Amino acid sequence: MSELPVHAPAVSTRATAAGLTAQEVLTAAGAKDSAVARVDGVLVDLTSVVAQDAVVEQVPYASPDGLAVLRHSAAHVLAQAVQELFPGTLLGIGPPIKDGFYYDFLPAQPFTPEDLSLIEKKMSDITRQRQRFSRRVVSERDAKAELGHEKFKLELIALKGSAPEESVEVGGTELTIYDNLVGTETVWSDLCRGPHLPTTRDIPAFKIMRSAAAYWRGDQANEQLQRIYGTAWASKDDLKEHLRLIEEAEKRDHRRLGVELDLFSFPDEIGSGLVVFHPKGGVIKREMEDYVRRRHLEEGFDYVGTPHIAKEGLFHTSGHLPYFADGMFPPMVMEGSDYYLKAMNCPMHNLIYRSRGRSYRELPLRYFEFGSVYRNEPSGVIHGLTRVRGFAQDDSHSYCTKEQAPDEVKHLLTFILGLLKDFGLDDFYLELSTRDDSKPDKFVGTNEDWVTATAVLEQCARDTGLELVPDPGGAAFYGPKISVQARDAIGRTWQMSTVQYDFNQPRGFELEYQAADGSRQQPVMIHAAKFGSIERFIGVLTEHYAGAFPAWLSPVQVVMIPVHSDYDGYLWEVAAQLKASGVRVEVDDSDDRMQKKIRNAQKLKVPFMLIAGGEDVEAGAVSFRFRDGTQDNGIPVADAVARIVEAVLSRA
RNA sequence: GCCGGCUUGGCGCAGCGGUAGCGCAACGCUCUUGUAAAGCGUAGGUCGUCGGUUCGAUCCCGACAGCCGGCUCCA
Repeated sequence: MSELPVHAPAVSTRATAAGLTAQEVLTAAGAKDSAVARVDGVLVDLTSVVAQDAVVEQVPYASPDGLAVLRHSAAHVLAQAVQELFPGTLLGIGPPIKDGFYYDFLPAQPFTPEDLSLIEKKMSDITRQRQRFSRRVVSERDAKAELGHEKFKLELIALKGSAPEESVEVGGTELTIYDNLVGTETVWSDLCRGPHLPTTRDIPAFKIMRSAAAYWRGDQANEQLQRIYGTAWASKDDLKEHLRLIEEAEKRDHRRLGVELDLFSFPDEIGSGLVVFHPKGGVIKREMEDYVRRRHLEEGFDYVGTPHIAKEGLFHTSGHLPYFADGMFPPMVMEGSDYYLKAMNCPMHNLIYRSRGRSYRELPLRYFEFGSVYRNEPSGVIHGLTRVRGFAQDDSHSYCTKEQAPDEVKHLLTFILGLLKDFGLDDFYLELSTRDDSKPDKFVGTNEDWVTATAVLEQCARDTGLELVPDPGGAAFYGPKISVQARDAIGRTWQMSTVQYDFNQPRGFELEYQAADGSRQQPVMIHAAKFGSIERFIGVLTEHYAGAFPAWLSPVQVVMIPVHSDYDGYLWEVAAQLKASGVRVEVDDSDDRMQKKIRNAQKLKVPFMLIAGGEDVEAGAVSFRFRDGTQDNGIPVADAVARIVEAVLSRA
């Protein structure tokens, strides 16, 4: 979003003599505002000496590389501030990230909010001192000696060369340490690849955001460190704009809007991660479901229904219990059997398939339902509607021959993308989740089947023309998957739909069809959730629209407001006409004054307010006020009704 | 699940070792004339739950539950 402002093209020039610094070369070429330089394609400090004839490019602060460097430099200042305030605190890593940076620490005590204010102040002190970042190449041996007390840094040095991913600390062919100099005195040092800004004073704008815990090197089995997040920008204005965007995002948080618009809640008495939809949220849910069900029928799916629980054996047959038991609610015992709440619908659909013999003529056979599933999500991951313990998937399973599989996957992808567009989402990319070959115990099936299935999905994904991002190791235990990631109105991405290619469950359930030659063959099944989960989708839509749903989804489509209570009766008559056309309309005949009624309807983000006073009554008209505050006055009632009905039908 | 923070009427917030206030919403009355807040009054809380410390706990301590921010995980 704000990461890529329009700027003059970066200056690119050549070093005309030996012994010049990148800064000197760029200044001679008239380039100001450089965070670092790119010399022959490599980012280096402005203070580094460049070879004669080297190509030296300016890297502006506001460029992606420039931002990464200034954020990384800010991370260094953070680490320095922490170690000065809390001596003995060990350092983890401190990379730049989207919008900012973080640094991981192992302090004696976790940081308090007061600590964070102190740290931010200390950082300001350090930046004011204009400390110079000075690069020094060290041998591995010297680095180990110098950093002997920093056990995490030692681990990074040991990983150098063996780690597949390069980090901001080590990488490339040599180890470097950056010293912070005041005059000629070194006041602080850190193992770092660089490059950095020339001085701490060159960090244009930063702010400490929050602290949180994080596992060392992202592994739950490792020690937990304290991470401090900050944000940093190329100018104070950029920082202000970033903070404003955060505020905007908070305003459209679906958890907040859920309360304000009376859509849903999460009663403690029911349990964590279990939602109840209130009548207004129920309208949105019903409209969505009705539309999605209709579209499935149009696309050749059969609507089916299955229970919420099943005996243990079913989930053994499907293979879920061995691989997914931790993700399921614990069983309940009845009449000597263990019953599980289902965490997925496929096993039950398989039983419908298996209920009688199947012919190749029936394939592809497509079952669809809003299947309620329950998953034992760890308490710490539950989040509003986007991560719950009980939810409905708009789940389908397509049974087809191997030969039909590519076409069926394509069919599903086309269907899904069209459906998401119908709900106002139109910016997507795809993710291809594949098997992790180093963890064979987490996946079932032969290598050959995995290769085939993955190839089919990859080809279909490429055929959409959308960006395709690999997700190694992200596959389900029974097969690879494509997931559709949608970007919302303010650029955040959400995982929505999934399409999974499954050759394992048909084997486990011994699913068969009789082929044209009379032989019995095994079908493959394609799992597909279009919205992923109804609950998550409602949460995402709420944020996408900031609660201002399009008219067809709005819980209340029209609020009628009399200028004076004398006109209540007239509005009730108009409302009756709207109701007769299927419009969800309310008449505000409360004791509030007109202005207050407008305010109330505006806060509820009702798409149409219809206001009427003496002038309208005389003319047989009503006056529109729209959500954006604009008006359209004196519209004949029949026209007004037609306009509203048209807006709803067009799903605008 | 892990780390930290938080939990006071429906919602948003004060308060703080001597058993609680404000605004909005609700309810009642008086109002109502053209596009974002009329006035007055009334009612509503065993301060998340359980235990401990104390003469006395909403306040201090502990456990549990829930929520929030992250990590890990995921539709």
